[in-house]
Amino acid sequence: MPARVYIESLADHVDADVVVKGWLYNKRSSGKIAFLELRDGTGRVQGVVVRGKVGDDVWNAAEEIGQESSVIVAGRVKADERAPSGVELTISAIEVVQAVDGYPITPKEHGTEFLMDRRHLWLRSSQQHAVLRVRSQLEKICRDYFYERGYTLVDSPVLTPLSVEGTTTLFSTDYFGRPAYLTQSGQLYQEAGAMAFGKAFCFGPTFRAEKSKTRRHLTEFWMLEPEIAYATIDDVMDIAEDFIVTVIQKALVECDAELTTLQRDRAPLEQIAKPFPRVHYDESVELLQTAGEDFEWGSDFGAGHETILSEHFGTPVFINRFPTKIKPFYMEPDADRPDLVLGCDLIAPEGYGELIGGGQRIHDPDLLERKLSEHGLPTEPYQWYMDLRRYGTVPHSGFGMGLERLVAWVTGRPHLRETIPFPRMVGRLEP
RNA sequence: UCCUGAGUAGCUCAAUCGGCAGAGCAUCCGGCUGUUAACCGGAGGGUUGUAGGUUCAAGUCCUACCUCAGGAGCCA
Repeated sequence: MPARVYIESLADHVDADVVVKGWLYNKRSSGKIAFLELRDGTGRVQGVVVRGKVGDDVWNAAEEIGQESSVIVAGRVKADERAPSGVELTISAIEVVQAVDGYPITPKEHGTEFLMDRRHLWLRSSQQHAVLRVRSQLEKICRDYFYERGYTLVDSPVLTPLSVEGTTTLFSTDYFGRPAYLTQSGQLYQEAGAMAFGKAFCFGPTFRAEKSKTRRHLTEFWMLEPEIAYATIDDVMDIAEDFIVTVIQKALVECDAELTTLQRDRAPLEQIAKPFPRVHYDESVELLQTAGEDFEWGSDFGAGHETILSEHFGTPVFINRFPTKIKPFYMEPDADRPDLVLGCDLIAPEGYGELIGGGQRIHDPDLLERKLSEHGLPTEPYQWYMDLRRYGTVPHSGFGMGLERLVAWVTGRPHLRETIPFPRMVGRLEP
């Protein structure tokens, strides 16, 4: 019995007899020759079955199995210039693990709802497979970036008794008779992490019960949130900038095959370089008004405004120092401008929207207490958070990055729903 | 929550002014030794989203509802 080889490594086994374990991706056949396109999760290879050179049982098996039948095939690896991967497999034996008839996702086109209802099968299709491989690589690259720089991973809880940004967009649940919420952000807990470890980060799912029906929103999405003690808003923009440049450069190398499958134009990604423009909120308002937008000082940006700003610069761009009233309670006021806070957003190019939101947090206990009451928040559930200011408070800053928006940008996908294995959206909880 | 659009064969879509509901793919049968979403011939496959209404006649027009998609708001 020859050794089992993964399809991605077949090129290292030319002229050897091997076994491939996988599934039938597609099939083409004529009277005396059949082409079985096989996949095993690591790649695809064309298997060739020639009538008369194999037993009738092998030929009949090749003729009868349908798309996504599970098969174990034995054969010899042949170099062939006609094959996209450079090799194909001359099949000598086929063990049908399960013969499948009527696989729903055919090689022709399908609608969004049909495919999303069958997301558990759609993952096998080459484009979806490539997007999720990129997601997997990006998660590793992101984690490695912070591990390599001395950060400690401090997992934030998913179930919490308090809200970070208002209760209207929280999913609530019952916790042994008490109300509890699915977290909107791990940030508050990361501030505890920063005080304990100096540099901390978390990377996990977060939830927003927003009824957003757009291509840029999910109700469950993954967020990467570093938090750094003694860092200012300018430090955090330095870190976010270096992080994004490093991630994109690594992704271009490590996701090369996937980006080819996805036909992603690499040029806009290859151009990403330091420094990113840092635009004061006041300046961004002027830019929008010059562009003819009806935009008043003090408003928050809509999707259209972000697109105008990102197209104006053609690179990732930081907008910093926002009006106090449009930002959460924990943001540090600008010492020079009491109507502003030290927050910053990074807007991605190519219309992918806000990729990062961050800034400097309030470290003064009295100020924080005052802000809590100004926002109408109860102080009791925040006592542990207040403790961080009572016992050794220091200036600190951090940011949050939406993983799915990063994946969408890198892969060039228009919709976030394809960037996560099983998307959760308004009106979709299955599969 | 609001605005716009779409629901016809398993899937993707046609159907002119309101006048016999059709094609490609998939499935089944047959053919083909180099195919790359293979190709060629044949067959089966329909309560046109749901409920009403107008009409000699409704996929098509009217009303309500349901579902999906795109966008707005909000955000990462």
